[in-house]
Amino acid sequence: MPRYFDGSSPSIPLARSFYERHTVRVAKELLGKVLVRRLGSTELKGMIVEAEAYRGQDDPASHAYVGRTERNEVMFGQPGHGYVYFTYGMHYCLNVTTEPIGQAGAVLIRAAQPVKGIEVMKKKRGTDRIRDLTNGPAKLTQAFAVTGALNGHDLTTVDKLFIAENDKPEAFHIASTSRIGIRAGLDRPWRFFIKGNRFVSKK
DNA sequence: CTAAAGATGTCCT
DNA sequence: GGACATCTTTAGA
Repeated sequence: MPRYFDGSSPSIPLARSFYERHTVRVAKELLGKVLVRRLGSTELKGMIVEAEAYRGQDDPASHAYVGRTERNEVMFGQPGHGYVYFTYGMHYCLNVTTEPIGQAGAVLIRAAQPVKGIEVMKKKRGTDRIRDLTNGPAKLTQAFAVTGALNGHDLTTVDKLFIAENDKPEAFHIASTSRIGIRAGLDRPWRFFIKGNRFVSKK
């Protein structure tokens, strides 16, 4: 059995059933998984190290709290799709949709550890500092060239963007805190990250 | 290292 | 019109 250390082994997208579950559970289980971006012949990979759960009408911090709107439509749709929104006038953030159809839910991918395509990421981010490539939700979308064009994109095929199992998993501990950058719903510890990982956005 | 402030477009009331 | 699931730069310790 060959061993890979450069993230070059083939990747298979996580099945829709992975996403069609309680959002908080999906958020936790996305830690350690590998985000894969395909840009023509270029492939970028990063291990997810931080994620936040956002639910629906029961979650005051969620975009879906107010009910179905044009922007949050994808959150109510089929699980396993990308929900990409634009914020602060200049940044995109990447989420993956969860829960059965009709029930809103999404997990914000906040940070990743670069695995493959690091030189490309440096160029897209305009910095050589590896730690600054993907240690935040908008940095990550910039490094992975994720924009609104990928809103609603199906993540269960190998086209353009998906999430796969980790080829070389290592043991880790999960820590949780309140979600970042929100005003409501601070009582819910729905931000999860890999303890001690250097690519987590904040300590 | 931390803190403060500015940049900037879209959504929703 | 206000808020925003953020990042960068600058100033100072």
